[in-house]
Amino acid sequence: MRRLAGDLGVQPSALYHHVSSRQELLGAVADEMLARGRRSTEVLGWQDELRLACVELRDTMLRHRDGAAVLAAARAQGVGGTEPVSRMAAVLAFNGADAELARVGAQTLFHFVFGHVADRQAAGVAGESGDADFAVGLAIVLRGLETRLGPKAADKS
Amino acid sequence: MRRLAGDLGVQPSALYHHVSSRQELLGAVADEMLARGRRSTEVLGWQDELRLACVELRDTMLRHRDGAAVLAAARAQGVGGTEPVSRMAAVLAFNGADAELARVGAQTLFHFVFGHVADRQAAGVAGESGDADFAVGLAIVLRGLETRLGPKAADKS
DNA sequence: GGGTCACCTGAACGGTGTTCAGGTTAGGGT
DNA sequence: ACCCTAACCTGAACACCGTTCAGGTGACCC
Repeated sequence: MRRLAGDLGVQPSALYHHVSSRQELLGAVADEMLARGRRSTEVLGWQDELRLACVELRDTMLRHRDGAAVLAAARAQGVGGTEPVSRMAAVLAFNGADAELARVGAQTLFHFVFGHVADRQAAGVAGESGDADFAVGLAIVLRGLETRLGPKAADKS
Repeated sequence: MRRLAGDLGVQPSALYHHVSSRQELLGAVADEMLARGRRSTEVLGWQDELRLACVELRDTMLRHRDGAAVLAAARAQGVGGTEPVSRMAAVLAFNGADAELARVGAQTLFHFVFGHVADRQAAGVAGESGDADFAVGLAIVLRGLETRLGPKAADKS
């Protein structure tokens, strides 16, 4: 807060005229992060579509300091950051998952991505170390989801 | 720190004679949490064994305030909390996974569990709401792992 | 011209982790 | 018996943090 105010050439208390709390601000920041990280939504097989969404989410988190914590906190408190999960749930629902599986599946993917990036960022290492692990882990989860969607959906991929 | 010192009937600065920083303390706290949460290690099929490890880890995290954050931070900074992941990796390695799959698979499970609990605890809700989602998500990841272990291991379960 | 509203200041409050110089006390070596 | 070392602790301070609040300033509208 104090640093942001300083960068804006303003007293810290002035911020509270535009935002009611730090959390609300971070919620807006989370939405902005997601908006800037959004790429084209091509229509692919559901697996590739989910994989793309997760990679995009991971990159968005990695691009900003403490990105994972910011996004997850905003989402958990319902102050923003819900878009990627609901999008993944939509993809699942569109490909033969019932409502609950879509919800839980999307949540599971988010939890994996968040856990992965949070781990990386907490360790303080930058760079692309761990990208391969991410791909493998993601493939594992997607594979698990595959067995939950009827063989009809599996054929479509 | 101040609160802990108060509970001990001591000045906050006295703590730094036993611990070099708050982070180191939290690392020790993480190890203590894990030690207290450890249950009997029965030998089951690898899936049940991993499931048990994950449920145990989840319960340990849930049992303490900010348990997920404490454990993950300690682990990420190499100051404790490594035991569950290495145990899961060992289970995987013992059941036909090569070294890398064991490592990444265990990490993936941890990231899922951590993401799940962190999400729950950040939302501030207590109770057992979300246990079903956890079970489903965990089953998805385990299913994904199953396809990566040769059919030989799949038969053993 | 007066009133309202958006915007900002400046000071303060209560909180945090951490440092540091100095004091006390117990135990071991000579 | 003496000193010395080491463990342990105090008390004060430092530099930060998010947040509140009374008050000031300017523009815009009736």
